[in-house]
Formats: sequence, structure tokens, C-alpha cells
Amino acid sequence: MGLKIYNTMSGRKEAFVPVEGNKVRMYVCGVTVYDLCHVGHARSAIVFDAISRYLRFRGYGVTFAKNFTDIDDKIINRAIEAGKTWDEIAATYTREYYEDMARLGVANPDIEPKATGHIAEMLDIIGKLMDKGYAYETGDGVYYEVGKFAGYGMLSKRDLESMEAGARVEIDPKKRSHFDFALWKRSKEGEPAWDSPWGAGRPGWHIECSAMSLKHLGETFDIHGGGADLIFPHHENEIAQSCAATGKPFAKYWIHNGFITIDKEKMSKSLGNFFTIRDILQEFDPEVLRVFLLSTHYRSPIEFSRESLRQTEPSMDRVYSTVLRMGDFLSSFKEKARPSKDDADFSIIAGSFRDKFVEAMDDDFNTAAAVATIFDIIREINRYLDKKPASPETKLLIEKAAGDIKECAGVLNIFVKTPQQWYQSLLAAHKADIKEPEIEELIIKRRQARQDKDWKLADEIRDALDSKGIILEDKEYGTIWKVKV
RNA sequence: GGCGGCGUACCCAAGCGGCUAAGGGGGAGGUCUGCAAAACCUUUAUGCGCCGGUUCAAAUCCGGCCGCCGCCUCCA
Repeated sequence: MGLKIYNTMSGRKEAFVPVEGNKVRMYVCGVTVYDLCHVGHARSAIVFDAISRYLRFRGYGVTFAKNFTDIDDKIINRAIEAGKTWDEIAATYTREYYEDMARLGVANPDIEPKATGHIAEMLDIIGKLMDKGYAYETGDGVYYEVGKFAGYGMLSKRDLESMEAGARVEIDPKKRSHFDFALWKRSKEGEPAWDSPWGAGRPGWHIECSAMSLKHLGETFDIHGGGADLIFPHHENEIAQSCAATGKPFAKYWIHNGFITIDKEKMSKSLGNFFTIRDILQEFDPEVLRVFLLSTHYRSPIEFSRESLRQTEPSMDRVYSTVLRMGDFLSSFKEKARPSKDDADFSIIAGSFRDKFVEAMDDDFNTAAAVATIFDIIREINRYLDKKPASPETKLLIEKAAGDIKECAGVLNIFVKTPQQWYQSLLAAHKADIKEPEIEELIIKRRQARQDKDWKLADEIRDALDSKGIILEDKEYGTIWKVKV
């Protein structure tokens, strides 16, 4: 069994076979840098980050490109509102974007092209489309004539005729069809502009992705992704432009992530029902958001709420507690028993973990099922350690299990902190009314009380900490603190 | 109107023709513990929106119905 990917183009899962050898070239539509990102953007970024990491884990040589749309009407409008220049706005929100991504554990793609850095390439494609008769000029600029492209609608499964019938927007009389879209927009006075054979102007939205993917990944590449709302018209238009210009197939696999909803409605800027990534990270550890988003299959909608994020915290705490337990166990391990049936049983279970993880991810990047395999192995480790194993096998088995978890969870870039970092981060995220030194102090005080068998005082200290959201756990080697989740 | 998707326990969520319907959260009972916490064990859907049908076998396929959502305008 190999990797299978749901291809929007065919509407079904297909065996993944790269265009060339084991090289994978993928392009994902990035953000328009005119405002802070919301959790919908976070989902898309995290999903494709996990996909690219998994492809590498599977041994593919991945080239991952993700663009920035750094010139468009929203940026221009934002600049006017803010009394700044369009490129200042783009620079500001590009910087903010990187900050958010870093916190969410999203790696930078290999190539991060910007639209304004590819004007020449865009003009080249527009020229080809004009030469081949797919484009025409009006007083406003250059338009792509969708009726000329036979395959138009193949991705979004719609035909021009039925769309024309349902069109809800008034028709621009200069365009030959309502669905014709701008390749080049002639600029008005005061607007940013680049020279072109069709007058000074700026590019239409869709052409940038055709130009950048073509330049950096070639005419035909493996994976093209983005949010499901980009299927039409953005990706449909990219196909029309690219295929018409090159005469070659464009992307082989189309991957689209589902939306985040709030009260069942799509989270979006225009509806105003969004949380920015910043908003959420004020209250939650970034990894909580990441785990939450990866706990649902990437194509399914996710109903977003703080309540759901709060449900994610204890589940993660379970993993970190066990990581801590394994560390403690290994550092104090003493061999004093012969191999037993417990060792053998655990060996079999632990040995299959990695395969199960891969099986889940191979099935169209089923991160939800993959995360579940981590919880499975966590339970098995605890069950095994509860039996106080101490044979020569034991140490190796726990080391291997810990290593496998680290590797597989690492592919999703989750559970990568140390348990201490996790508790400290939770302490901050929960805005606990107590600092670490104070907690340590109280733990020492309580230790004395316990030695004196002053259970009343020991319990008072514990209750006091509990009221501040701190839980104490008495272990063989001492007492540790955790954040109540 | 056209196209697409969704409805699985108290909550979140896998499963997409065949082992007793994953996993997490929560609840109940138990083991352990000075007491706790954590961990583990047992338990919590004879059932997968409703009604029919196909099949030896259906959350899973087909038809109808109900409810919800998305795209068709910028949108991750």
C-alpha cells in the first residue's frame, strides 16, 4: 500500500505517483498580506505544512512553494485607510504572518515567491495568451476569454452555460462573458502600476499563481493546494491560463482543505465571524491550536470554539505526562528481572505503532487517525510501565517507543516540546496567578509537612495551589507540579 | 436555479461493503495512594438523521425524505 490522495479534479482518492521519479513539486496558494491572519489561514498553513513534512518523511524530495499576494485591491484600499503606501502594508503583514507561522510550528516553504517579484513572468504569459487568441484587450485592461478554453470548469465541475444562468452579478458590458477575468488591470491615477505592452497597470489575481508556479516548479508539477474556496474561480482560472499558455497539463493532484466554521457558518473576513491567530494565542498554547486542527481530517469542516480547544488541552497533557514518565523511568532504570511476557506483549504492540501511523497518513493524510495512533501507543506505554517492568529488554523497548513517538509526532510537528516546556507554556497561557519559583517554594514547604506527617498542612498547601490552577503529583522521587487543564 | 459536501454516543471525531462501530474529552464504578493527582481496569451507540431498496453481509452502495453548510462575488 502506498500513499493515496483525494484529488479534487477526479473527485476520488488516487494512488500518488509523482510526475518525475520521487520528486514532488507542490504549490500552495498563500495569503494576501493586507491584514492579520485568522484561524482559517492557520488551518490551511498547518495542513499543507503537515503534508509537506509527511511527503519528506516518506522519502520524497519535496520542493514546496507558497506565494504571497503582495499587490491587489484589498492592499491598496487598506493602504489608503491607513495613510500608508501599499508596499508598507504588504511588508507589515508579511512580517506578522511570519510571526504567526513561527509560533504555530509552520515551517517556511522552500520557495516563497511574491507577486510583485514576477511581473515580467506574468506579462510573458499574458503575451502568449494574446498571441494564441485566449485573451483580449478592453479599455480596462486585458481579459481571459473563458469560452475559448475547452476544459473550463473541469476542476469545479461546472459549465459556463449553467453558471451564466445563475449569475448573480451584473455583467460588465466590456467583457465578452461575465466569467472572463482580468489578466492585467490598467491603473488609474495614483494607483501602483507597472509598465506593460497593454498600458501601465497591475496584474489580475489569478495570473500570479500561474506565473510563479510555472517559473519555480515547471509547466507540469505534482500538487496544487489551497482552501476549498479557491477551487472556483481561482484554481479554475489558473488551469485555464496555464494550460492555454503552455499547452501542457498543469497540476496533477489538487488538494483543498475544508473551512473553519463559527456557529456552522464559514469563518470569513466579510462575515466578521473570525478569530485571528493572535486572538487565540493569547489564551492557548500554539500547539493546542495545531493539535486541534490536525485532529480533524483536512477536508472536513471544523466548527471552531474555545470549548473545543479546551477539550484538546487535557488530551495533550496526557501525552506529555507519559513523555515525562518515560524520561523519569529511563533515568532511574535498574535492571533486575528476566524478560517476561509483558515485555513480549509490549514489544509487539509498540512495534506496530509506526506502521499504523503511516497507514493512517497514507490514507489521504488522515491526521485525525494518525493522532489517534499516538494516543493508542501512549496508553500501551502506561499500561506496560504500570507493571513495573525491569528486564534487559525494558529499557530498549521504552527507548524505542519514545523515539518512534518523537519521530511520528514530529512529522505533524506536535508533541515536540519537553514536558517542562509544556507546563510552563500552559502556566502562561492560563495566566495563572502564580509564578514558578513560588510553586517550587510551596512544594518544598509541603515536603517538610509530609515528612512530619502533618497531612493537614500538606493538604492545605495543595489546595491553595489547586485554587490557582496548579496540580501537584507526588511521585517516588518527589513532587512535581502541573497546570490544571 | 446549477454544482459539491455534511448529519456517528453527553461533547469532539475516525471509519466509506465483512472482525465485538477507532481515538480524545466528560460521567459512573474500581485498583493504586497518608489523602490526592496521574496511570491503569470496567462501564457509558444492539447503534451510525429518517424511510425504503440492493447484497450472504451496509454508517459504509442505490432511491426518496428531513435538517445543515459551502461554491457559483473577494475569500484559506
